[in-house]
Amino acid sequence: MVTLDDVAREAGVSRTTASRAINGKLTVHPERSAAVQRAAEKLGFRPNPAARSLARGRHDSVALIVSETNIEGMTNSFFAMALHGAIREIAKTDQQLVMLLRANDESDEKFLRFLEASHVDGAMVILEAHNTELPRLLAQSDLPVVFLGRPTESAEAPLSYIDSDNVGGSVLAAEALIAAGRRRIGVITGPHGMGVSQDRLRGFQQALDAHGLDSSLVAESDFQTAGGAEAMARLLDQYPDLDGVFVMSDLMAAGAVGTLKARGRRVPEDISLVSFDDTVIATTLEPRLTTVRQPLDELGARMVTALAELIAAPTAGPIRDTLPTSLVRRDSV
Amino acid sequence: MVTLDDVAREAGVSRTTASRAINGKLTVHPERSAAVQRAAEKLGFRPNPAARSLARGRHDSVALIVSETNIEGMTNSFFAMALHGAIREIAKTDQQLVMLLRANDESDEKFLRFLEASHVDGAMVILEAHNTELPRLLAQSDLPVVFLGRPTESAEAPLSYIDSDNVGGSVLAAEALIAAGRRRIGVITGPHGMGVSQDRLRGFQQALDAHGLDSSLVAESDFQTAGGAEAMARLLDQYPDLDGVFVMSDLMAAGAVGTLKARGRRVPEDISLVSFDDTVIATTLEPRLTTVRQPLDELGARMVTALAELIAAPTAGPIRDTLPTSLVRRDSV
DNA sequence: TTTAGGCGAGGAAGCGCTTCCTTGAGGAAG
DNA sequence: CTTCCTCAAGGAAGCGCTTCCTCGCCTAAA
Repeated sequence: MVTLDDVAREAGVSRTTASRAINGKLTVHPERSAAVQRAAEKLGFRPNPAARSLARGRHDSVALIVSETNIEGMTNSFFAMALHGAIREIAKTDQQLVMLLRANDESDEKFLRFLEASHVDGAMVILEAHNTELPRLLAQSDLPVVFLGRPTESAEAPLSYIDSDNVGGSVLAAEALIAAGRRRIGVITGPHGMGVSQDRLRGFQQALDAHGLDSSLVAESDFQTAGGAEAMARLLDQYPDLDGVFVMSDLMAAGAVGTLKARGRRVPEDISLVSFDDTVIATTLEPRLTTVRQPLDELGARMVTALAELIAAPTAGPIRDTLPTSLVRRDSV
Repeated sequence: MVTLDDVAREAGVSRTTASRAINGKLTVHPERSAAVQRAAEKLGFRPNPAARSLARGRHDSVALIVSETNIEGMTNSFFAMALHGAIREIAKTDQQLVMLLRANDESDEKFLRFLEASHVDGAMVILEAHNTELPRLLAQSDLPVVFLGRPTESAEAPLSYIDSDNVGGSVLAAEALIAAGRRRIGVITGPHGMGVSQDRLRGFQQALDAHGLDSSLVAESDFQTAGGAEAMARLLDQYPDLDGVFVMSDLMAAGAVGTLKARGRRVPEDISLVSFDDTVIATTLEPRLTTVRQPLDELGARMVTALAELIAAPTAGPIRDTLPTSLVRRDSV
């Protein structure tokens, strides 16, 4: 293990100077600085993060909080893709990304304590279904936190989040349906309590209203396949003349398509369908789904940079960013 | 920030004693130990991991290496599920899991240096397609490393890995096909170079041979949907009398089912299909896939414990564990 | 009663780094 | 020529913890 002292000795300077040179401080003579760099390179020196953290009182590491219920859901690839973006972004910095589990049976205070004990500079949460109590919980902490996905408004605290443009994406979806000549368009939503559901419904209704269409054909569901199948059946029962449907997740769309087929409705001949997410399922299903793509990778990356900003300027107020979604046209419209 | 000194003062003992009590050392009087525990609890004391790491010369953190090419593949949910198991297991210890990116354009030496600079006690790699050079690379390091998935044998170094029972699972798959009365059974493999492909092919052929069936109807593919579709076509062209097929991933199965339908072969009436993985796709496809389930969650967890063992006893030789797979019966046989 | 031994507890050093504070040298101003 | 200031560099303290070493006490053996 090569330490800063070794480097200093090799370069013929004091440890102080070596430290300054390594950290790019400007109070060191260029020539010596170069010598230190050379020595460090030669010896393969890498600062010990623990020592650094201890001395600086900072940690240079951020947490990604994984809720136990959460990841058990089937939206895993959603999670993985966002994670990928985050990892890629964090690799550009000299920070570390540590994964933290929020166990189901853990009390709020205990988790908060645990989080603070983890000695990270900030935390990130990828919001998925069932994850709704976490924002409220983390708002109590004074640790900088960024969410991926808009938490449902709790006026209590100004939370920071990065989200995809769910409203815009839903407008896109609705307009694709309308452009295909559909006039009786229903929607299968996620839980009304979730921010995503609300935003997507808003966009959908906005677009339909703008075209003078009835935007009240809605069925609430749970983002899962079985739920989608069931909601589709409800919708069909209630509005037999349905000729288009916007489904708020690929997973639910898989269920919906099943119901549609079972009822003898052809997609897209008899009824058009647009879903949301653009996961693998969209391409393995038959027909392949026209779906709204979320820039998961970029969302993950932006989450990291936003957190960095938050850490740098904790008082600067919440960061709220929305990244554009896009429509991927396949065969279901 | 409450430190050990605070706790010591509160408990009326020296810092040394407090440290011993906290760490459960036995050379401290039970009564005092209790006092320390109480003080720590009262003050909400949490040892600073950086200080601890510095003093102990250990790091109490392990890395999960994510290869850039790797996670871009579509097997994301595979990754996420294993990750989940790992996180859950690591949460039981006082270690931290840090995510490390192996960038595509990064040279081997540079990555190795980076890895060592990360000051982790060990590393884990979830092996997926395209990931074949990483084992070779990490074998050069003297850092304890555990793979999820058997790396292709390179006699150079004795690598540790955890794997699911690919051979056994494939036997299960083949036998299900045979039990359904199929006699002309083909197989769509992953790249022959990969350990998984080899193991699964072995199990498959073993089972067929045992029943005196022709086990030479094999088509190599790439674990992806498009590849599966194409391989299925090849197989059908070559062996028109095919009545069963074992496909080594759900993703490829999606493609294969598409080809089968396009050629007017009904599943499972005309041809039975068993795949591997049991991902979401298996349930969203039509028909729902009979598939071999891997205990991804447990694999991830076991990977963590194996690494811990390796760190504790670096000289004890490689750890190689195989966890049982099971057949999930659905509608494609 | 003396001595050896064990045990619980504390002092102090030290892990590798950053940074405050001090010092010395050189140049500008008086 | 002296004084003041600036700048580069080093000494040393200290981040919070562990652990080696030492010390005092009590019990057991002689």
